[in-house]
Amino acid sequence: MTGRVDDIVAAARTVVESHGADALTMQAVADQLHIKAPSLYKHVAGKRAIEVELIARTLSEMGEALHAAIAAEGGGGRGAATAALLAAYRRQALAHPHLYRLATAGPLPRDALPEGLEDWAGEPFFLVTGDPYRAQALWSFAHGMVILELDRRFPDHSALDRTWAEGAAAFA
Amino acid sequence: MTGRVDDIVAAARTVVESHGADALTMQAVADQLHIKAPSLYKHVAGKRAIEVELIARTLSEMGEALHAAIAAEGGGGRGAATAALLAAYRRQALAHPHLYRLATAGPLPRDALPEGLEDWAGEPFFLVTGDPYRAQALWSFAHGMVILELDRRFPDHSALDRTWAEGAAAFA
DNA sequence: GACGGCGGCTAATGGCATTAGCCACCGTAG
DNA sequence: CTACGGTGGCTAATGCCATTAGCCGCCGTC
Repeated sequence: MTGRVDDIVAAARTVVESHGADALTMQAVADQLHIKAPSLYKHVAGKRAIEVELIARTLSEMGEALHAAIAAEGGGGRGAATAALLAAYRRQALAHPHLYRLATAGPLPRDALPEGLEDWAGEPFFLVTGDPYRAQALWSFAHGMVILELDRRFPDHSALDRTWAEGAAAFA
Repeated sequence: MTGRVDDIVAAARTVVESHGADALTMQAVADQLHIKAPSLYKHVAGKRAIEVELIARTLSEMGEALHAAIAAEGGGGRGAATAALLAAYRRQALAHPHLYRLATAGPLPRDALPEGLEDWAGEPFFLVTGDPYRAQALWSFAHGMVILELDRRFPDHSALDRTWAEGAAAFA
């Protein structure tokens, strides 16, 4: 009752965090649990269901990190709050790069996600900008920066701290 | 001499543009050409080589669109140039969504790309901002917007035109 | 007129997700 | 205490994918 599903998701998370989303294979997950791959289907509907669970948890953790960041920066004004939010976004994403990629690549499985999770996770951007359009724009900047950094799309030796600062200034 | 490789890349492009990168299968490409999948290996090293060629062409076309956009907007000042660049970026990406995703997802195969292509394609962002950090930040915003739009990550009914305008204003 | 290579082909391999069908174990109802 | 059903393993098999090996016909050239 407790946990086979949780065990599976935890094993999947380990696989993804250590070897990337490409390495997330029913085999790999099963190996972690000293089980054969087909046995997993006694507990989960398929690989996609595991991924969805991972996405939900990643979104949730990201939301927590962002809410915490702006809560901690309560009094500093709009510019400071924006900077704090962006810093937290980057830190959280870079702390779990493979999970971040998994959670943000491709369409969201909205039906399968806890009600309200998506809005809640994005809320800090609205709280910091006070405007829905500005919030989306700021989020786009943050996501673009993170994903391009993770994928090493920026030229080597790029001083990304300065680029982040440039963006924060533009939106502050 | 001319063409089998070009035929293959063209077939691959057709597959990707009409059914997405996931549908890019050696089978699917071979079918287009009325040959069997293994025959493709007489001409290309493998699937990845086809993808790389597609990526190079997509980058090149994107570069052309962006350079053309700022050339056409020569005299309008920084803000107008930024707006024109962003509009061209969005238009080009949305015109070939699957190719855009393919070309921007994951690490760039830099070794396999024509020398200088990457810099040239990104140059318009520098021309418009006059600053390398600002250029990277603006590019991140544009890429974030496009990829989130393509992946339908924004809530439905989002007025994305306004979000783009918000970003353009922030960076202008 | 033989010959070599280009560009097809079929067969096979190995990785992957998933399904079907088997069975041991264990707790519970009788 | 025993029979029974469900839970959670297992093996075998399917079908899709990339890729490799090895065969051969055709065509141009010497």
